[in-house]
Amino acid sequence: MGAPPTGRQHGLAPPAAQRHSAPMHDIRLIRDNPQSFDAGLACRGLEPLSAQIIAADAALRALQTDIQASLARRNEASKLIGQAMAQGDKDKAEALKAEVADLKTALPAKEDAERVQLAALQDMLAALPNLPAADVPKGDDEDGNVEISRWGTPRRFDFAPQEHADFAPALGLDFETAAKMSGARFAFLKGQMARLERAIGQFMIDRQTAEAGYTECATPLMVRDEAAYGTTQLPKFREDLFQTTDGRWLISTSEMSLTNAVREEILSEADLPIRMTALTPCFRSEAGSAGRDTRGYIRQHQFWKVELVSIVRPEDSDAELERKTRSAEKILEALELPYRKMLLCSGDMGFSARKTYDLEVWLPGQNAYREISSCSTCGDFQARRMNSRFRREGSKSNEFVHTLNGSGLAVGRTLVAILENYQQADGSVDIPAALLPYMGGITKLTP
RNA sequence: GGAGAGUUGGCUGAGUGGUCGAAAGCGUCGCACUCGAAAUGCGAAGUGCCGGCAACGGUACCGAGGGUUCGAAUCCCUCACUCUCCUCCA
Repeated sequence: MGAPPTGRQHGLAPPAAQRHSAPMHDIRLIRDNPQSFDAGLACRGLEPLSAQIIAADAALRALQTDIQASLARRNEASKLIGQAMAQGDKDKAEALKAEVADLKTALPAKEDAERVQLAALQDMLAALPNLPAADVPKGDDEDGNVEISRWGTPRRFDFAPQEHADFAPALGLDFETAAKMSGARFAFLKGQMARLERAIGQFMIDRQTAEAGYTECATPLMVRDEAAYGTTQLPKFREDLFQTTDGRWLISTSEMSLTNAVREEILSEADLPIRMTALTPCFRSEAGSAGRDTRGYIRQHQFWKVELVSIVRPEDSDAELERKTRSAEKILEALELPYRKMLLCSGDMGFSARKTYDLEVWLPGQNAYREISSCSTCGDFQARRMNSRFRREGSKSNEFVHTLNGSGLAVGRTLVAILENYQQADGSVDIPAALLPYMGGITKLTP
């Protein structure tokens, strides 16, 4: 017990940043278009960095050139030594050995300098988020998001609708029992409530596999450093994750385990698109959100989610984002939950996203729309980190794939939405018609 | 948990400390033959980085990281992973 939770001491791989030299931004693009790179950063609310990056890159290349010249001479001399030995010219061989020895004494310092410079450049790049797509609205925060559409009409209540946190405990959503054993941000579901949550998950994954063409997957819930790095939970957001005693990370979303299925892979074009879905628990420390949504079931350390991941050719990723978002929308429509579709502005998007739609479900108890799904295209951003490529028909060279992810949907928040939208004056909750086949005869949650 | 065997290019799979970026086969591409295709024959072809307008040259890469050596795919160490057997377990 109590061993420090670092991977190294437990025999796991060293931190991914040390193992992977794959850049997350294409340095050549930055070199060629520094102004547009800085413009992209500005959209993210970041200071221009291209000058600094280009300087670091130039310094690195100067070091590399110097080192390569030394190595070239060493290799040349080594070959000559071999020849001299073969001819029995010992004096010549010894002279050459002395020359190589001189080169070698100078090399380590140069190589150290190169390593330092490379690490500096990579740290700089690894900390930078993906750049927004051209059609992403500019904005600093959620106020800059653009509403694209609304579906459904919020129900008219002939009584004052309550927040789920107020009436759901009577129906089996028990926070106090969970708190006894686990603390805040956990819930203990009982009876009909547990059944309803399970029904929601089953229903959603059935729809995504049967109708939207996603392949059902059951994935590990713990991953290593490299995987967390690949989908960009590392290195920047390590405080958002739970870590096991042997140094692995609990997934905060099955985006981590699904997307990393293609890490280090060279796919053939015929394999694409790959569409995967999984119903898994997700674990989040919620380190940065102390005090927010502390009441109710909206923001938990542990929740179920159906995730939708796509691996596609670059030219297909825009269309795939629309398709994926639609797959999520259909769940809300099937459950007859009113929602709106938001296009996130540059400042509100996640780290790895190029473009994101959020679906926000209507919560009458809160009198507000709340996020229930987030669908993003990451372009090649994650693929670069994972080194996930594909080979086109008849082509010899490999290209990075594009990756997309989205929730279809978050189960816990869907439960909340059903509770609040289907609540009745007597404190009961009707079951949406689409879920009845999954409810084992239960048609209503009753106190 | 214990013992052993492995990790080489798009894939399968050889590989002696220097002539190994690496045999061979498959697959890919080009050409020939063909009305066309198949079969056959001949030929081409790894990736990143650096320099160069380019031709091209240099450098690194044989799981990862160190080490030995004038020189490492090859020898040594550490780690990760895969497989087989034993043990244990839902």
